[in-house]
Amino acid sequence: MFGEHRHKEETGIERLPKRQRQQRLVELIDENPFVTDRELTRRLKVSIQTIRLDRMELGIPELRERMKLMAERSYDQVRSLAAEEVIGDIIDLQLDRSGISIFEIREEHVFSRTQIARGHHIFAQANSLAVAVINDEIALTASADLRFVRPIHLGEKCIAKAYVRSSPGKAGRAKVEVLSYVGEEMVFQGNFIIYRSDDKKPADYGLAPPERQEQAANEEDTRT
Amino acid sequence: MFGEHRHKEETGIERLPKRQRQQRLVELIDENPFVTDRELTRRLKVSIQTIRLDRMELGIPELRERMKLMAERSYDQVRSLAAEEVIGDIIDLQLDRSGISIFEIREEHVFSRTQIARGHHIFAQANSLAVAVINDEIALTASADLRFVRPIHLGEKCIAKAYVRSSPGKAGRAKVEVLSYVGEEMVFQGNFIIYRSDDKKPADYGLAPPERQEQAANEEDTRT
DNA sequence: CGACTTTTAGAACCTGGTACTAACCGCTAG
DNA sequence: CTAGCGGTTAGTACCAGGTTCTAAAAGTCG
Repeated sequence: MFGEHRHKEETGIERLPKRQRQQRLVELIDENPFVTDRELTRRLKVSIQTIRLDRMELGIPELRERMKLMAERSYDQVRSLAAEEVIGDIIDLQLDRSGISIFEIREEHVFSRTQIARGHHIFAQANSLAVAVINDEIALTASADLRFVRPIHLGEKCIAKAYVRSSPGKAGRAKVEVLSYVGEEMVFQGNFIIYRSDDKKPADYGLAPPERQEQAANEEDTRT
Repeated sequence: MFGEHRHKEETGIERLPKRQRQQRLVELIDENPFVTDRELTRRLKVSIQTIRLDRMELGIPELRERMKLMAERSYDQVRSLAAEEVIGDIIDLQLDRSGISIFEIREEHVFSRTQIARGHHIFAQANSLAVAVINDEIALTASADLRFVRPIHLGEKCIAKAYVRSSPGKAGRAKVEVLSYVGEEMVFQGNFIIYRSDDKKPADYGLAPPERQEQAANEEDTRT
């Protein structure tokens, strides 16, 4: 029972027990999703039927299906890029009062050298939330004041909490404070001034002097 | 000769002349890249051979090849998403002095309702440039002060100009001012404080108190 | 009419599989 | 010893969605 494993061990990369082989299979496939069963037989030194049985058991679709899924995913990603209205998942929202969003730092958000999140992603989460929390037709960031308290690393979950500081529905501007945490630790702080439409026109937005506003309005016309 | 076109016209969507059919084919395929030849025969009312000859002539690969290409594209997009080190195209860069980048506002950058660019994209361009202009191993945004002077609209080209304000290579922090323009008009202004590695350690970064730093350092260890 | 382009048809073949049947190997329990 | 079982392998039929090639029919023009 003990002592002797199965098969010979000396030759090194010989056939693995089922469990390990299947794990290796998963690794190989998501390392290179474009691998065919035939190639896998060479890698794992088992028959093509075994490969296929393994895929069945593991619920891994065939190559073509995998490619189709990837293609579809990337296709409606492009289609719905505009649908990504918000960076981070908003998990709580009390309009004109407060909001919470959660954002996981993934590969694409970090500097590859240091694995530290780029500032603009952290800002994007906070900014999205600050805009979302404002209960208005149009809400635009007018200005902001940011402190990146400590670097945020790959894999960390960043939880942003926004609080509307100014009396709601009043002026054309709202103050929103956003604090972002990883666990207990505050990692980012931002004070936003958000322009809100209210009843006023968007032309009231911004800090530009009057003649600029007209220019802007003109440009808007020529562009639409 | 004249008057009579080819075939009967009365029935409406009848077979088109070759040229137009091929154009329609292109439209149909890039409207829905997942369409099979068989489906196309139904759409265009020609035989499957004609469809295939058309694809040949137009250099359009078969369905499976199309899906594969899409999958591959999306795959190495994911792989090289880290390569998108910078938002906007940097067209001029004098390290530790100044830099210019250009960024065109596209569909995916605007609020669909208003066609106005989301603040964080404008920030991302400025932030990327501010970081890029710093001639250091590691450069991280420590804090920033932003003014969104006027809304930026779909299709506008935003040109960001960064100027390093602090004496270069000196302290652990650099001041960078970024001004963004559409044409002559200033649309955004940001003052960044960028943490730079210099000879110091990244642990020196941030405004967190000492015990926080250890925590951060620990986390870094557990994560690598 | 004959020459030419365009369209259609059909058969053979390809890849990368699925689905199913059958056999074999090594081990163990009765 | 033998039957049973998990795991593996082999082989065949079949499929989608094509390619490649040959050949013929249909429409077009001078």
